[in-house]
Amino acid sequence: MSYFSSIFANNKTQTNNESMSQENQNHILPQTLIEKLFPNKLPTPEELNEKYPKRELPPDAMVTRVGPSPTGLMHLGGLYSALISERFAHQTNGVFFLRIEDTDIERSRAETTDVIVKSLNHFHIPTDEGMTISGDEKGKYGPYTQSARKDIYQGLVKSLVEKGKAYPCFCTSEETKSMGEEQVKEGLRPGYYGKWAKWRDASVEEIEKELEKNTPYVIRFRSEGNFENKIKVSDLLKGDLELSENDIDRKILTAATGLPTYHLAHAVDDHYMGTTHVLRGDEWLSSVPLHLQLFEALGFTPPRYGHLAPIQKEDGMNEKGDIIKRKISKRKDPEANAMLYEELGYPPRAVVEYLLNLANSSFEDWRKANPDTDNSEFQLTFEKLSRSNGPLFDMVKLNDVSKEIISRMTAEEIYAVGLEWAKKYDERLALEMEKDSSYAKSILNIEREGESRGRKDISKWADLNSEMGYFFDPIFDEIKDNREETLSFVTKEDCDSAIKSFLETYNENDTKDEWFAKVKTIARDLGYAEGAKQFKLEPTKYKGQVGDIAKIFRVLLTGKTNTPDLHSIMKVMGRERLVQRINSLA
RNA sequence: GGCCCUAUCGUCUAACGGUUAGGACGAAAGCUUCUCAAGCUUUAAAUCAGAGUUCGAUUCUCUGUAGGGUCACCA
Repeated sequence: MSYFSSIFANNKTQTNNESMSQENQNHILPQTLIEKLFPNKLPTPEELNEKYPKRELPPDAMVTRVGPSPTGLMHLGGLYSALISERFAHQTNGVFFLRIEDTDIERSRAETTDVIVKSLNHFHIPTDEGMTISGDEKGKYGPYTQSARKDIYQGLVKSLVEKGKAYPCFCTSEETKSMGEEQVKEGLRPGYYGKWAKWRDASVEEIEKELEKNTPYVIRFRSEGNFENKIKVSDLLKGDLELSENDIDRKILTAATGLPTYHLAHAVDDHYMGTTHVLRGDEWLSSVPLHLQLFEALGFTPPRYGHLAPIQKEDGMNEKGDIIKRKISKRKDPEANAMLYEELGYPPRAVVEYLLNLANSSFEDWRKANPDTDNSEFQLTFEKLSRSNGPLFDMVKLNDVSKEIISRMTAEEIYAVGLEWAKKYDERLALEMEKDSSYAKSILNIEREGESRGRKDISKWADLNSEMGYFFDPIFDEIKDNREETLSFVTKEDCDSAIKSFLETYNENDTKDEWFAKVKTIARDLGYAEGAKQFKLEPTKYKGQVGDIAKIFRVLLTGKTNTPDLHSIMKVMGRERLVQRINSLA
């Protein structure tokens, strides 16, 4: 049984539809009244069919889309479903497009559309159709912004009214709201249905009367569903489900703005734009029965649906110690904003690979087996797509993914990308990096070139300052006065004498072994153990161990107690800077 | 409240009805000619509870519990 037929196979539903259709006949409004509701010239469904022909694609190609609202930021969850949709489309030689869903004109800010476009661009999620970075649209199924499709929606809503499948409703929002509260108080299911659907069967006269008074109204869908009936729905991620039919006469159009609600816009757009697979947040799952009704009423074939669990975050615990999860929210959680990761300087690939890992946990194994393959080669599957009720966002894991990626980059690459980031978010560091680019590159090359992979201490470019900043004199100057205190673990005499011997014997051409032998000699001469083991065996015999002597130089040169290999650092700094820093101890 | 979804280490997750319940992140311990970051070697860590079906249940069924979603003139 096909997906579509299974939905409507239920006998009971069938009978209902027939009897309801008759009911619809009785409720078709006179054409003169319909013209009053829709006075403008509108496209008919037939005209639209001609304008937006079926896409010519291989049979198994998927057409997917992402439909964010332009509210000022790109939500991480939106990025997640965009990424998944894009991968499925391109994995099957299909089409992925961007549609701006701005039917809520109160909340939408047109100028923020480019935040969305830039985000998709930043994370390398290529769109085939829709708004581009230059601000133009591409693709033949546009316009791709819903507010520009007003006439299309109105044309179809008009056709629904003409078929008796939609009607005007003059209730105010306050009225519907208090009606809902009353229903809840009475223990009833809230909603505009049954006897609560005041305007469903209103007479022509009543409607005319309100229209004359210029009462604001909306158009509602006349649902023929029965809540007691179940329909079978096959979801790509959640499997086969049984959902109650929708019996609520949902609003599909606001007459005042002329714009539709999500539901109608979804049905209309995804039909005419040829979407085959709708992947969206699972908060839409319970609207599926309505959407299927809408598709049927409009005479469209519905797409396949896949409902993704939202990315969540931990939000405290209950008395029993269960973790309370909640969806990451734009308002409360900075990590919900996809562009935060740009600001912090995570490589876009890191975020993408973290999200791919949430989508298909087998990605991790694939990445291990194919460390150098572009992640677009990874084949996403619906079967593996998480069916959990929403993974918790894990910044620590993201850091690990990111460190791994950066550890495989060359110093040259890190320099280029890191500098670009610093120019935007850390100007002082950028200045230093540019002043002496070869110095900066050799810093970044410490313990990198020639190793199977580089140091794993940078997870994002915001770490760059603490990891390399001290190499640059102006930045070092700000921390150098702390050195004295840090050096208080040795006596002044030992410190001075270590410095003295060091300066006498240091040769920048020494190999690492030669250099370290000299450090050991200094240690021994001052009464420190040459090795940590030795010291551990007879701690009373020594003042300390060779590590303490190395620490003196480390602190003098870098102002820090933890740094990469000292020998490499000295080589990169050069003799002149080294001597200067050692002598600058107050 | 109605309806729907979900339940495996702290987290993300694997396991045709038969595994010693596996991996990754994180944690802990040890190793490493200097401190880190790594790397390597170990360790701790889970099937929500209770019934049922079955020779055998993490897996199937039911009940309970917990969490999530939805029930807008938001998407």
